Amino acid sequence: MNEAYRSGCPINLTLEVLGDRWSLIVIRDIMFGNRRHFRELLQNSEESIASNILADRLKRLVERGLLSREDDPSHKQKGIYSLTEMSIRLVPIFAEMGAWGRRFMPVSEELSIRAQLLEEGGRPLWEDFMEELRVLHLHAPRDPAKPSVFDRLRAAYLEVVARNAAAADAAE
Amino acid sequence: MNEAYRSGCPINLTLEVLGDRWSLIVIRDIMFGNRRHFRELLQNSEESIASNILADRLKRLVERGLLSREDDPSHKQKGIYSLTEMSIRLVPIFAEMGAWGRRFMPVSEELSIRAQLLEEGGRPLWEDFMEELRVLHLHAPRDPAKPSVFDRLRAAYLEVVARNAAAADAAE
DNA sequence: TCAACTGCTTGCTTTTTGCAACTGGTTTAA
DNA sequence: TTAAACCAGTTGCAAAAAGCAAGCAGTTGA
Repeated sequence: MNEAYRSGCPINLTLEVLGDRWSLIVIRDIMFGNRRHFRELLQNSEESIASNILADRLKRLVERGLLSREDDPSHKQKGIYSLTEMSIRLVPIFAEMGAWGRRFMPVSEELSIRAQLLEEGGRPLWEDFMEELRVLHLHAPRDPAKPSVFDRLRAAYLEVVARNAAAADAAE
Repeated sequence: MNEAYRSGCPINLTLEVLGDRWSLIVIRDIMFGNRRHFRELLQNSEESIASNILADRLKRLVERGLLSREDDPSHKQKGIYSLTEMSIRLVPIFAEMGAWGRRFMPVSEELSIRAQLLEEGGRPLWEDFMEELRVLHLHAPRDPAKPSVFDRLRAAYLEVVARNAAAADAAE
């Protein structure tokens, strides 16, 4: 029982849970990449996370309520990691971090198009996206009339990838 | 020359600069506590940062453009640390982190009243606050008609402190 | 002149990160 | 039926970072 936090400041407490170089990366990949299995997170990792770090982070995030893990009925060894309400509510933080990174850091076009859409869409879009994540991860009922933010983000990303690939081909 | 970032993703790049347990704490204390000297940051630290870590973070943050340092004309040894436009633009991230921490972590009332005001004030308040930080840290011209967000945050904080101290006295 | 204060630095131990190889079990396809 | 590929991690070790306590030279104010 050593739940001794450094202080009761909300910024500090958020940092104590998420303030390392990998936790938010893992959540980002689950949230925006819809990667739900260990191998998916490991092998598609843009930043090349090591397997022991990934295992440790998944464990910690589950312990702290930011992820949940259940067995995949289709495969005895597979586990499915899902977001929780706690991590779904990180969407505004991701959106603000994406906006800040886009403004001040040397981002690549491909990997920042989604951040751009999220920034331009503002809070209403974030709310739609969070509602969608609840459907996907918390088995919440889905409103079939609403177009998917997730699909829009992915379509925009794939479009940039395709355009850049075509431009690269043309340049050869 | 090893500016080899892990990836060009804006979330990742933000994390590579700020994703550790102390950088944002230091910036928070300069931003919300208006601590501008080394000793102020060290001795008033709610989370008890060690002096070598503080020295290292200040150096890194200056190198990366998140802080600037100038000599204090009133004392040959004193340095004054200031925010830059880059760190002033972290206000929305701090506001969202504060809101998240308040919702999901065991925050103390005293240390979260400012986060509450920032959350309730929303983006217009954040903009006012950023403009004020520019006056304070970037020597930007000040609009004398505007009431200070900084003062309002501090007043709210001191009020909670005083109220709780009075309640503690009464309980004895 | 001397105590207190200034921004750090040093030396040391503990903890975390990172790398690479490996494990035991499961599924798939020949 | 059996071998190859896939599954979620583990293990052992080296390197880097964090944390702690003490110390330092220069500066200031009484």
